[in-house]
Amino acid sequence: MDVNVTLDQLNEIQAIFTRYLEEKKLRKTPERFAILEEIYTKGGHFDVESLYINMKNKNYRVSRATVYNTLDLLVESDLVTRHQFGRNLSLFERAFNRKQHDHIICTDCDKIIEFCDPRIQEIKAMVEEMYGVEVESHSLYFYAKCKEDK
Amino acid sequence: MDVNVTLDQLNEIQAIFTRYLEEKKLRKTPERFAILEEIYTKGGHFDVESLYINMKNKNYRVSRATVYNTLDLLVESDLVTRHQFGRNLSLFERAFNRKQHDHIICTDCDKIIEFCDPRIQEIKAMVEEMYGVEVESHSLYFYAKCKEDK
DNA sequence: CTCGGTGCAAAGCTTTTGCATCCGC
DNA sequence: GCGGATGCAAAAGCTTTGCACCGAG
Repeated sequence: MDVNVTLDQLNEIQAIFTRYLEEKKLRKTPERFAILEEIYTKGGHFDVESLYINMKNKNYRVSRATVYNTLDLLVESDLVTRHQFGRNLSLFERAFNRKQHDHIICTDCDKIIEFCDPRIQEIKAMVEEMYGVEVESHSLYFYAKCKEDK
Repeated sequence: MDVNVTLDQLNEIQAIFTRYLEEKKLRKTPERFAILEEIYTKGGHFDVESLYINMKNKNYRVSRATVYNTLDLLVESDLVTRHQFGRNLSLFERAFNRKQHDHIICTDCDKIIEFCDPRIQEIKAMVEEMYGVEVESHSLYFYAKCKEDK
């Protein structure tokens, strides 16, 4: 699930981002691609600060502003997903080649479990029909205690 | 749904809060009950700042710190629900006597629609069984465009 | 009388913004 | 070379904390 991407996949992902930037007439700066690569060469959920620190530790010259800006672009281009797990903290995760899933968050240890359930799509369809809206995305979190917490 | 509470209901709610405070050996201060009453005499979703401003406008002497502190207690005692609709902003709503519901948020006009669907309980049950966890709460939001937006 | 709760202001944290500089195109 | 993008630092916005005072028990 958090398996590292292959070189081929990384190329594909970079191509998608390149296409997105060209469509939007945005510049293909080295920072943008460095951030994309940093995200895709390590898995899991991460916040802006740790991504920023990671890149700083590799002596990469980036600013927080650029990290925030680039994350917005990556979310826009569907390469990264943004989550609002807690108050005042956005967490992100890779979105390419990942099937739709939702999250269980342990309220004791903050561990995150991913799960899938087709019924969420049924609920979405019901909502669209019943309220005449067009659903763009959803977020579903279960806050739980994971008993086998060790 | 956002109908005002009756006096009887308000009494009942205050009694619940009183019981909660006594159980936890907390003091029954006038500020805490004033905040509770303010919340229950007006409906809908609200943020901390507007609640604070409302009370200030009524010449009630409260501080933001007390509002935050009291909201924590009210959430703890299940009289108020906290939502994380957007980044960096908690919204709250009354929880007493309201049946479980989730939310559709219009990404154009920020309008909030409430809906119920029993399938969310089925998903919850599945999650508990499949992952051996004990779900305490959940949050489900659909981000959508409400076409009949006028 | 005690000490938990309050108001106020300062501090904290994440995120955004302003501005001079840099560099993709 | 132009104008978008960047780095840096300052500012903004929500929330928490520190501290002296107040008042519930």
